[in-house]
Amino acid sequence: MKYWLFKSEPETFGIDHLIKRPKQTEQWDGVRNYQARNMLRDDIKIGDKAFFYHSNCTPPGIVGMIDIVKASYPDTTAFNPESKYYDPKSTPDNPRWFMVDVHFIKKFDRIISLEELKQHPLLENMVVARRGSRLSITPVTAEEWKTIIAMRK
DNA sequence: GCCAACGTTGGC
DNA sequence: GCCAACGTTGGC
Repeated sequence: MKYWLFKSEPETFGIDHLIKRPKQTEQWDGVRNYQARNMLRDDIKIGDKAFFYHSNCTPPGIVGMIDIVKASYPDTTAFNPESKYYDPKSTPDNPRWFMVDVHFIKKFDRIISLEELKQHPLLENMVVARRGSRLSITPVTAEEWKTIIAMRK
């Protein structure tokens, strides 16, 4: 099993939105970056766990935990001209973008802020904490996962 | 709202 | 295939 970090803007789709979804499950759609796409398509499997990270807010940070309940399948928002994620170059026969289904596990009692992540000696190489890190999906090592779990109270 | 960092596009 | 111009992300 692998660990990940999924970024989302709380105004658009935050952890509270996920909690209210049927079965507390939602498609993680709209990823339009090739590096993130490759991870979604090739590496992220059922049973993997991820931190839910709120970006573009004050403060940015980790707010909870999710797991993957359905592995890679074509992102159907790319086929829909009405969608803001529409991409005419992605077709059902030759899909360019992929998504997974994520399921709520828990919301932490507090936000573990980006600043805190950056300050922790065991997390200094964590991808999301690196300068200029813009990837919406990043890998998390088992050690980083354990460290962050221990910080949450 | 600014802007650094980074990804993508397209002319050549 | 290079790289300048442009667009986006997201912390601050």
